[in-house]
Amino acid sequence: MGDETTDGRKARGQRRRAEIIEATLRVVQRDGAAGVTHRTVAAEAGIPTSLSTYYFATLDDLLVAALTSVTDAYTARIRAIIDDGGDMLRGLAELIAESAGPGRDRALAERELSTLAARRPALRPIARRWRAHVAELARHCTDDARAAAALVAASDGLCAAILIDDAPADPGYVQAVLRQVVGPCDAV
Amino acid sequence: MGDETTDGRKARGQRRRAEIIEATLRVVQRDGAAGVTHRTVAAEAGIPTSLSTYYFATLDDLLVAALTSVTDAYTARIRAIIDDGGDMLRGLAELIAESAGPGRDRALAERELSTLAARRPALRPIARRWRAHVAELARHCTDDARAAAALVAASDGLCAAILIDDAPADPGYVQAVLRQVVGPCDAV
DNA sequence: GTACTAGTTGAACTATCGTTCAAGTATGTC
DNA sequence: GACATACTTGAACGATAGTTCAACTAGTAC
Repeated sequence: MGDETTDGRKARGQRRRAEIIEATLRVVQRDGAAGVTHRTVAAEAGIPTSLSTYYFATLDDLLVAALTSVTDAYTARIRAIIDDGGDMLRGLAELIAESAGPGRDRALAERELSTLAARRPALRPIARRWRAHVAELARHCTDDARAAAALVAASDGLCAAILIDDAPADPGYVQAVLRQVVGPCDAV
Repeated sequence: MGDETTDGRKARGQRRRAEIIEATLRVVQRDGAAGVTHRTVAAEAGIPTSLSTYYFATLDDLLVAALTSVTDAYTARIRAIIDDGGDMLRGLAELIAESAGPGRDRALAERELSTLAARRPALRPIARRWRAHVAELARHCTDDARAAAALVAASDGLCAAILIDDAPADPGYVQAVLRQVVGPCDAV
């Protein structure tokens, strides 16, 4: 029991569950969190509406699962940057700059869902995760707690600027701003 | 014609319009942007549903007006800080820290609506306004363009952190982080 | 007064929503 | 085989949504 499942039915169920979550994210990316309904998600996944409610009894359950999926993928990227051992600010800058291109939909989905989190306490711990990971990355760049907090805040703000402001998304520029935030003459 | 209106009917109409916008903001603060419907807004304002559609033909019109109202009030605060001539980082920090207390609902409403802006081009210029004002404030604090960009990003990120992370909202702490962002030994 | 405009009302239309449910099919257990 | 479990389906329920509309009132111009 637990993770190892030999039951073909449950395995199929988990696959379906994942399919529905992916369909939900596509809907969020296309129409925003407001466009998520049992019906739109089911249509996107090519299944009957009632099957969506079978796996996620309420819309909140569905949104929580979708947000969790997005943030998990994102935090994995950050963890890879930390474990890679290279220039972390460079890696973070490249990740942020992605929000202007291929990663825009994902970044937008995360923002929509994390905005939802401000109002629904159940979502908050999940929305907090990527901040915790950026904070951990920051701790590898500086010993100053204020500088670390500044890096987390600036990363969030830069991403928002790219999404809303159509700000320049040159990784080099982003990295320069991040370096400015951490401090001019510290480590790294 | 123009601004001066002697027509009592039009004057009443403008008052109604303002009432509806205020009711909309109360709904956004209470239930989020997703809770804004012609019916909820009308109920909040104590008027029939059809009167809401009389002034705002579509829901988008209503949301645009509400977002404009919020950002106008916020940018006025920032402009007051600039014109006051005091310690601008202090003023900005106090404004940001308000998001943890009395200004939470307003900050939340602005975030909801600016998130909407990422998807609806019509809202973008409005959402950009407060960034432009913070950028102007930043230009009074530093000559470095990167430092100014960093200040804008960090301000946004700190506000988000307060809303979602339940981060400490001590004005002194916020100010310290902002100073870290602008640079250790620059002007002011 | 009459004619005109701006604002106001309540009812109605159609569409979609979240959710429920009884019935059906595959898969696993014995 | 029989039986239980997990998944799947289509139809339906009541509630609420955006929007429209004809009728009505209040203020303006003549």
